[in-house]
Amino acid sequence: MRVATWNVNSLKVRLPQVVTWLASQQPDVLCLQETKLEDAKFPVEEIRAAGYHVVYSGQKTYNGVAILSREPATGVQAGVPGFDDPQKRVLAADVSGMRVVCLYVPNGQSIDSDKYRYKLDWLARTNAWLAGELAANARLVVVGDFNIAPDDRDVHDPKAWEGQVLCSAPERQAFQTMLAAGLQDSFRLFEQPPQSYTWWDYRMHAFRRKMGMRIDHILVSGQLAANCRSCAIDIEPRKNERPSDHAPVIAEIAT
DNA sequence: ATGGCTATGTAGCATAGA
Repeated sequence: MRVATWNVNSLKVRLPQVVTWLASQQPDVLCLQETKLEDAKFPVEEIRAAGYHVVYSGQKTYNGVAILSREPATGVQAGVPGFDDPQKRVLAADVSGMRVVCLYVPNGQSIDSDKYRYKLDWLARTNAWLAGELAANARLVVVGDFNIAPDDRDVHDPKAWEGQVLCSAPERQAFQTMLAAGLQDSFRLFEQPPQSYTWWDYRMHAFRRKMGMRIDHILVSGQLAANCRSCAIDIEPRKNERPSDHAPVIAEIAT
């Protein structure tokens, strides 16, 4: 079972790259973030033609999440129950004997902003819900763009980023709360190359200068962690013409 | 150096991303 996540920064622009990537990597599940499409405009036919079922929750211009899967999804849940958030950032579904949660965590802009406060509140509400999902689903995978670099290894210049958004202590604490609830960062179950990142700024030639951050993650419950065989970042799509600023992450879980 | 780049909505720039 191959489970992947990719912030595509507009599925309209990136659809051809997504279809190409599906063909080359053959994931069983691919979670997308920042589709930036209202549901009526989701490219269902193109995804179906690529061999995947899909469920989605989107809006115009901002946010938007989707779960593509070889097997059809059931038990679809959009948003965190009881949290009336107009921003489309959460989608969960049962796929191939797993509970899959696709997250697009708010960016937070800067630590003195309203958006940062929204981010921390959003994380607290989402974590409370995830604890219940974990209790109800021994086979749980939580993936997406977390907009959190868990520790300094995940940041190209930890000094410059110290205390800044994506790296601040409250954000990292929220990430640790997810782990403490019973999830594991699949990427860190394995030896990894130095300077492993999933996002690079479009500006300043950040990608070729390896100025990135690891903010996209695949978290797995204990039962799935025991069967996880690999987790890797695929930087190839970041080299495309008109790339997303994020690279996909893919994990292999034995079934 | 507080910029740099990309996408969207909409028609010359504002907003957002991270």
